[in-house]
Amino acid sequence: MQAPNPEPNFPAQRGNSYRDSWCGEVTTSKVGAGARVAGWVHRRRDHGGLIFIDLRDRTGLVQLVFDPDELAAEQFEAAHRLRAEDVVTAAGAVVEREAEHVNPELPTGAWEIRVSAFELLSDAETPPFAIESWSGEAGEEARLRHRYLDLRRQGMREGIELRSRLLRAMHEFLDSEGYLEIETPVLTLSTPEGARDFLVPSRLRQGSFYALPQSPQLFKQLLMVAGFERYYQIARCFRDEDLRADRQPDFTQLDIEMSFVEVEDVLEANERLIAHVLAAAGIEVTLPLPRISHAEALARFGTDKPDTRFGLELVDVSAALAETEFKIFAGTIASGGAVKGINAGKREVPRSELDGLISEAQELGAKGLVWAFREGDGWRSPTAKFLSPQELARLNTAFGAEQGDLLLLVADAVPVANEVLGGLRKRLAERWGLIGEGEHALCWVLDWPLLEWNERERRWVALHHPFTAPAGELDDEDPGAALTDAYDMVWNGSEIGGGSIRINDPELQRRVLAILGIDAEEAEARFGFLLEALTYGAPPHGGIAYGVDRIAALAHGSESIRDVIAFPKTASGGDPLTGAPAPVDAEQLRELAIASLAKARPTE
RNA sequence: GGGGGCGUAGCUCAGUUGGUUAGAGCGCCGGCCUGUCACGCCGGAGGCCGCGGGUUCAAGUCCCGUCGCUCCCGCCA
Repeated sequence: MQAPNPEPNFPAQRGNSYRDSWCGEVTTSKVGAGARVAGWVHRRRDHGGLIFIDLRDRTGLVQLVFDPDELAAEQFEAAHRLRAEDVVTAAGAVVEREAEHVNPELPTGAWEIRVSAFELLSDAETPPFAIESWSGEAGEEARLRHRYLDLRRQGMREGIELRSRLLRAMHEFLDSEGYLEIETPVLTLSTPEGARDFLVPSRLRQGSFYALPQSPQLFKQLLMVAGFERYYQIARCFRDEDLRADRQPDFTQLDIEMSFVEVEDVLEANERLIAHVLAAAGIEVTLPLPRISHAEALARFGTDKPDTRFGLELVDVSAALAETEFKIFAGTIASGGAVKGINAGKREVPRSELDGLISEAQELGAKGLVWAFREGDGWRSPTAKFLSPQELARLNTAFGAEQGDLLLLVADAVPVANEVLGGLRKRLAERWGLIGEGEHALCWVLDWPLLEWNERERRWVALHHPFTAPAGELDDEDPGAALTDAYDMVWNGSEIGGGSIRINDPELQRRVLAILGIDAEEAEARFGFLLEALTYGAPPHGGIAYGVDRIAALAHGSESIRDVIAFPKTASGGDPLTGAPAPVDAEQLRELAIASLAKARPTE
């Protein structure tokens, strides 16, 4: 689950009045010298005449032995009263344990401290859940309400430590390549394109609002105009949208921008960056990363963030069915849809599971699912009787199917077929154990369309963002055909980063905004500062932003980014520890004058 | 905004078709214990069954509502 810490590091204890050693470093080198340690009582084993205590600090556990022969009587009495999570400092001789007393489970298990003196620094209430539970987990709410206790647990501590190593690796690499770390404002301007903004009322300018940044996008472009050439920032960003296991309202982004670069330059630099960063988690990345176009990702994997750790690729078999009389297939193809499928290989799948797959496909949005086993030149399948022998043979060829291979087919509009089969593909890989333990696969997804038609709003929206440069000429008559110099980095089927070459020509920027339905006046009001900046000599530039929380979660093997965020929020956006969000005093509201605003400013 | 799962002791959970005094493991408290390491043995305390309403002779169990946690869809330029 957890990547090994590449080198256990024990920072020097200079300037620490309570200890001269970490628990985790009480090994051979301390024998003879003695040690003074400090930490939390992890477990106690009180035998009456002899007491063992596992003391825990950030670096691990060490066994303390309290023997009445080596300790003042009142100290031994006091040791009986020690309880879980009490904070203690203890000093004594470090001794090697006799062979039969060694605990092979513990890095320090061959040594122990024979305590000659100790002091209770702080006594602890019984914690509401076990800090080190070997059976069962604590509930989410209890954990968050007492997050400082949850974080004492080994798995949680390792997640936070891993995150720290990843952050340090980012700083190391970018610093060594000449990137400047520059901070951008947290109180900034609302740009209502995109996610919902968090708003902060201004007291000095009543009736006006700051917004918290969804990303430092525009500022980093301005920094390129300013001539800093290479910028990065580990930036907190904010989006007021519903939460998910991989989404928090405030999250951390590694934000990078470079001047005088083209796509290749950005990809090359970022491959080296991610390899350096993941090495800090003990994960080896082979460069260069595989590249796949957006269109190919959809065609082969049914998604724009493909998990390339396993096969089960999608195959479009519509061509093999061009003349079919089977109504479902013929009708789908005639209306512009496709018949796509997966060759799941030789697999014993009982009828009940096949029925289950049909329901799963329907949950994912399909009208149905056709299953078939290749048998001879034909199929063993309820659907076989609707298809001619020639069609069955052509399908077997299209799938590359061998005897006994299981084929799964969906006929639908292309986006639906992709969604269903792409979803099924992931579930099956997991169910059938097709993903090797500790296996990782990163890739680039390239050549994204500039725009996407939003049917509900009846307008074009930017697939990446409105500042992304079109690749080649932009045809205002057919904007949907335009591709971009945008790129996503995908790791095990998760989007961990994305960016693009930006527009550095104010006229082109105006045109793109116009296509997005933002007229000249509105463009001026909302993005005028950017358009103006671009007129003063903007270098060609591009960049990327990574989801730090997602990278840390994946590196830690966690399902949720909450596991690598010290103080995350619940699914309803609350923090059970502090009670945020909370109502505020009437006086605070009066000072900000927001109560009267809604009335004074009716919605259009 | 919509859908699924969950809510019973401090923690993790069991609780039959609605039926007598709601259970287990861990933890906690007390006693015994000098080589344990998930120490052991003996004894004990601990419950608004999330909350509110309803059905019923009778509700942890059925119904309605509500709150919280969680996963997913929508949303997330």
